[in-house]
Amino acid sequence: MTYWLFKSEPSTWSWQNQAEKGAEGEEWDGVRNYQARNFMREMKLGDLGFFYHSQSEKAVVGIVEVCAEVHPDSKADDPRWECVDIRAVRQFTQPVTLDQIKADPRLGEMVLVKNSRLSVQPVLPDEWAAICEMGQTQP
DNA sequence: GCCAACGTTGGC
DNA sequence: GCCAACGTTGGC
Repeated sequence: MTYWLFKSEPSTWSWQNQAEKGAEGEEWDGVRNYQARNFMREMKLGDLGFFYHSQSEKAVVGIVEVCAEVHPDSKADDPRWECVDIRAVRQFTQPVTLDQIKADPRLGEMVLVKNSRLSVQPVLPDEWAAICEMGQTQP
């Protein structure tokens, strides 16, 4: 099992939107970056990920699960862009903010901190556990 | 709203 | 294959 982080601007696609899709989930479309796409190619059914709100909120707000492995992005004209489907699993009791993450020495090496622009990224098991704990959410 | 960081594109 | 120009993202 690998852990991931999916970043979204809440004004474009929020946790609320994601949760409304229910168990069926939704395509994580719109990624136009090779690094991010390559991570999606590595994802397996059942992998878990954090759902992060960028921009004004800047916080991890929930946990999602990969419910379809990589396939062409239906919204792209160019066949090189692919994506997975994800579904909402549970919302954090307490969102974990970027400030909190930056302040925690265990999380200083997170891609979220080191490369803030990458929209799909891997999360280490220790980082996963720490953030779940901070969010008072079961891993 | 600005700007730094980064990725992509295209001319040479 | 290099690099300048440009576009985009996201934190502040």
